[in-house]
Amino acid sequence: MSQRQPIPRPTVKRLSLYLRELEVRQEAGSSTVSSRTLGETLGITDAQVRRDLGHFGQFGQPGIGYSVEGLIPELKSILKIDRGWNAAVIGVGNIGRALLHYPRFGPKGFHIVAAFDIDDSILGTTINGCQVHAMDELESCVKSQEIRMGILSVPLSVAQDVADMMVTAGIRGILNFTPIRIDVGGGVDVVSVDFSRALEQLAYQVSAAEGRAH
Amino acid sequence: MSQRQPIPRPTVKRLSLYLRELEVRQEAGSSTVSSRTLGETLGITDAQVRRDLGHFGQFGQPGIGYSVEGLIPELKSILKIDRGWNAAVIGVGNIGRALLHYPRFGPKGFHIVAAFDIDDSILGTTINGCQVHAMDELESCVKSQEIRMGILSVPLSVAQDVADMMVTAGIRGILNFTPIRIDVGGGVDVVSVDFSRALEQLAYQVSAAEGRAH
DNA sequence: CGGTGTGAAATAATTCACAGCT
DNA sequence: AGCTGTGAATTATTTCACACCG
Repeated sequence: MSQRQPIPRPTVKRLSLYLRELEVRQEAGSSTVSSRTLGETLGITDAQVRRDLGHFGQFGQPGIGYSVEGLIPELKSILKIDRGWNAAVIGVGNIGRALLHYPRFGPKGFHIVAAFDIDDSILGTTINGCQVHAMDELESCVKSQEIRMGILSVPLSVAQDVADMMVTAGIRGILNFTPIRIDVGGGVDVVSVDFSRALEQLAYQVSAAEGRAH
Repeated sequence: MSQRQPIPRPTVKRLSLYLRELEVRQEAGSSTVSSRTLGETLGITDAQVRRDLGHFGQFGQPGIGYSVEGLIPELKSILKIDRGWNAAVIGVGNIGRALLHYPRFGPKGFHIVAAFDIDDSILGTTINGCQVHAMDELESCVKSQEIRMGILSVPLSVAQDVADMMVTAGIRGILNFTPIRIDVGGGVDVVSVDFSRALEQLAYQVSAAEGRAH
């Protein structure tokens, strides 16, 4: 059930890549896939694919490959998305609103069940079927709606304060859209998405590529 | 000027972290910072900070640390964000619109100068000072406005086709908000931001943390 | 002192390569 | 033949630890 060895961080990141590609192939009617073909579409070597999966068990058949039908639930189970996760959006600005409409959370088992903001003019309204609450309802909503994840999309200036409230309210994981490192106590996890950093990486890569091409 | 050795990918990712933190400290009035204090706020060891910077030159003063004033332009130069970059948003849906309003691109030197979509009802309108063009104007706009980066925020089903158009139009880097791997020829770079993958990472981490806590 | 820069050592992650299964 | 699973080798990245500087 549980893995014997520590799992390399990069492996976990690739697992969701594999899952998505498997779902595409299932849609397309494939019943099996080899580490080679799976890796090829993803830009990953076959050995890497086998090693990644090998950390969690033996899912393949020599001579055949992996069963698409069979591997999908295994990966969902490994990533712990074989059951649903309730989430809340905290901060209903441009990004928060876009995330409330994002169509790919639901099919993955992520359900945004509540939104929070301090702006009186939107309190009580409903966005894409999701009610906007005042911040002081956070803790009670987290409890009553079994919210375990919070999506932090507030202005930078209040990010840490709001994160503290989320931790106090009992949220277990924070998806941070703010460009600062959020400080949380042990037992709470943070994953960050930073648009400016992504563009900075791109600027570096583009310049490097141009340099390489004389 | 240019580095002697290949730069580790993780190093480049941390560089933008350092830059942001330095800007915070500059704002706060610090004139110098040590690798230890810089790393501490970022969750990075002091040796790592020194090694990362050491790839590009010698910027510190023994006994003192690094000059905040001095290191900021060095990092901007390394990341190639010491001059501006013009970018376009392709796909003005919920995410595209949020990015058009994102306030942190401008101060970093990223200027969104045009938007593109196929929806007649928004063509010709202006969003946050940025005009929405038809797709067939992409190539001419890229040339006339010197657009080097494209932000891809279209529906999944047309992502690869639109990416092809971007490459043809002469765009050099793509920031991909689509959940698939975009195939581009050599000379064009892609950096991806995938919200569902980020939530999947978070689900895994939260579950692992809960497991660890019995 | 306090702090950098950097060889050398340690650790982490990837790739090789092949035995063994279908 | 085609393909997995995995030790062993390789390569990449991080950390140690210390000479040297202000």
